[in-house]
Amino acid sequence: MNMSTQLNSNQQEAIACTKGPLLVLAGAGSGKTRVITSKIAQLIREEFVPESHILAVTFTNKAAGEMKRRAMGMLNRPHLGTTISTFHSLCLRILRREAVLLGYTSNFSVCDSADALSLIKRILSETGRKNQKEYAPKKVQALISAVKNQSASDRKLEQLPAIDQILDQYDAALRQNDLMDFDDLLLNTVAIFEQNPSILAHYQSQFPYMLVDEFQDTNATQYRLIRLLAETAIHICVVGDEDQSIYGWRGADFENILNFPRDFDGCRVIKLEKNYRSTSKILDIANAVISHNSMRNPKVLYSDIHTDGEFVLYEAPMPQEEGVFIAKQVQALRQQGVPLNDIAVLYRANYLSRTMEDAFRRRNIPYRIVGGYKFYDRKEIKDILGYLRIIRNPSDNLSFRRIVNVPRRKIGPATIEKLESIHPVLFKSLEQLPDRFPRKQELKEFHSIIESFRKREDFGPDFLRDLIERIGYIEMLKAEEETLEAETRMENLSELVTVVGDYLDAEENPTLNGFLDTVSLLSDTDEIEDDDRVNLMTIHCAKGLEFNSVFVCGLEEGTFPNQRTMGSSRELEEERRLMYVAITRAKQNLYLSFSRERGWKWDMNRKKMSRFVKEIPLNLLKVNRPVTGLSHSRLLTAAHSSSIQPKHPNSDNSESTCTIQKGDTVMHHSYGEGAVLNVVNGNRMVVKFKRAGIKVLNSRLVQLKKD
DNA sequence: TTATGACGTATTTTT
DNA sequence: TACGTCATAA
Ligand SMILES: Nc1ncnc2c1ncn2[C@@H]1O[C@H](COP(=O)(O)OP(=O)(O)OP(=O)(O)O)[C@@H](O)[C@H]1O
Repeated sequence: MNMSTQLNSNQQEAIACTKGPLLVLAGAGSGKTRVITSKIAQLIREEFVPESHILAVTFTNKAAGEMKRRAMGMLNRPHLGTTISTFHSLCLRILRREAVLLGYTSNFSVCDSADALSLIKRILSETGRKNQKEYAPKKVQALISAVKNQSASDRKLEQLPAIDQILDQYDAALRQNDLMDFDDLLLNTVAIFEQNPSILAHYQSQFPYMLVDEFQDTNATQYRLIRLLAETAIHICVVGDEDQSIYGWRGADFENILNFPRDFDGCRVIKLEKNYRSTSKILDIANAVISHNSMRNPKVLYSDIHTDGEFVLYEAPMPQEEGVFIAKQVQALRQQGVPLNDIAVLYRANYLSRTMEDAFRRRNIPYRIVGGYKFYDRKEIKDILGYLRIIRNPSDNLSFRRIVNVPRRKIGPATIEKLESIHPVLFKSLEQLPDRFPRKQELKEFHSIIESFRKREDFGPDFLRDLIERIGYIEMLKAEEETLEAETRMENLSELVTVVGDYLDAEENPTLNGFLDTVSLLSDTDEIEDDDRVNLMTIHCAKGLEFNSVFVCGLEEGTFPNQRTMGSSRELEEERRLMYVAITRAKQNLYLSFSRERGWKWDMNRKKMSRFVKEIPLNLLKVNRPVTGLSHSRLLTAAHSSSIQPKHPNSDNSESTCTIQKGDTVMHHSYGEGAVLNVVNGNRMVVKFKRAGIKVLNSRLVQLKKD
């Protein structure tokens, strides 16, 4: 047995258990994923289970791909008929066959979050809620999802009483457009199963063996789906760790772990307590942090790896210095022979990657951003996909609105509104245009382009090339962008053509539907990148991964934990779990860093060190400071050597950002003269202008008028 | 009615 | 920086 297939006795026990329900409960790096992978191989090889009878559910497409690759490696097979996928891809596959039962066509499309958001914006403005702050589109979108999954808190429902009405309109619009959002994929599958016992039975018998990874991050709907599918299963195995539950904000509920033994009779519970990933010192740090959570069951996690490593805490005066520190450390690690691939820089939010990128670029250190801004989010890609979607599904008003005037056809909002009154399905209205109608020529031309491609049965690279050619997209790019920008966009389009080619090669019977499905769920960059680069990603993105050396940056109060989570202990504990996940990605070296100031170039704010760092006993970390920052380093030393925080009464921001006070008279370039009524946070102020009335604005926009 | 440019504001995490 | 909104020009 080689290293990559070794199993300890608890793991072996978990794998040997192939009947009935099984819950594997274990901390980070204890080999849960390995248990699932080995179990797939074991079932096929030793128990002669037909490979198609196994269903394994993972959290991301990337994880699914990786698991499949490993299982094929263990079985020494070039192909594997086992379904290994995310809940969403699984449901989409089922719905393509069954959704007609719910009144969708078999060509329904999946609406991504951006499309859904634009629909929500339209509904909000149609109902006159456009500029109401409590109905911020993103908030509404999150709440819609929560309501659909029955995980909305009463407090939030009360805050937005109109949510029911908005939700009705939203769902009605999706239905009319033959669209499903991400939640619908799961909900509609559950609905079909609940309403059609024979269909449920069919899928139950197709998957008598069910395995679920990252179980702590399943939401109520996913759990229902598991219960339905596993009702008659020979074996259902779920693995998870409540300390790694980091998707509560999306409706995930780690209580599912506690409910599982109750809901599945005769459930066995196996715990794995040995960590194979990290040194014992890293686990000490991780445990110190997570032990501050109250909503958890304490558990044992130990490591036999007692080798040394570096555990550094770095205080930077500014984000740029933080970047420089990380870049320098990376270079040092590289000197020591650590591959860049085995190094990760983790952060709470995507925007924090900017300063890191700068630092790496300046020093010519190769890096890659995992997740973040996606290929399929680019304008040109979404435009072309919009065409493909309207070709496949003419009811898709969202895509219609997106592309009907791209490239410019002089068809604006006013014309679209007229179309709407002819037929609620915009594309259909093109077939019923009255004799006199604005832009009739352009509309008919657009219609005939779409129709001509709908008739073609030869979806593939040439189809796509013809489409791009026919709509004049390249000319549009050349005409309206500077050449450099146009250049990259054109490269992206030819990349898309290549993607279609790859899809055609990989698929046995390729269809436009199939391609769009793959694309709409494939959010992470799935390409196997094997060139040696430092990995930059959010902590959420790093779940399930491991690296020799891990940097966690932006460890300030308000950044991590994020400001918005600091009001609720539930959310704060989720932030702490996120910190736990971050720390436990490291095998050997761990570098924590924060900056004493954070913000935008023009709006920097003083920050305190994150409480999560304070929760680590000082003797576990080596504290570093930049030479230039010495004069300002009281914060860190004081924070760590005693519990007393040195107070910086407003002197912090007032001197650097704002010399204007309440009562001053100020000038604004367009509002004119006004009196300052109030100053908030040192940089935002309420001003009563003589002509323009009361405004709230940033202090940098006004000048102090000397009396 | 559409296109364009100035100006304001806002950044959590993702299937 | 980047995006959406608003006012104005064509
Ligand atoms: N019995 C074992 N012997 C040696 N190495 C092991 C063993 N089991 C697992 N490992 C290794 O330990 C590391 C962590 O395993 P794995 O990713 O399966 O853990 P996990 O519990 O899924 O982690 P996480 O909860 O962080 O996702 C991997 O590098 C894996 O190869």
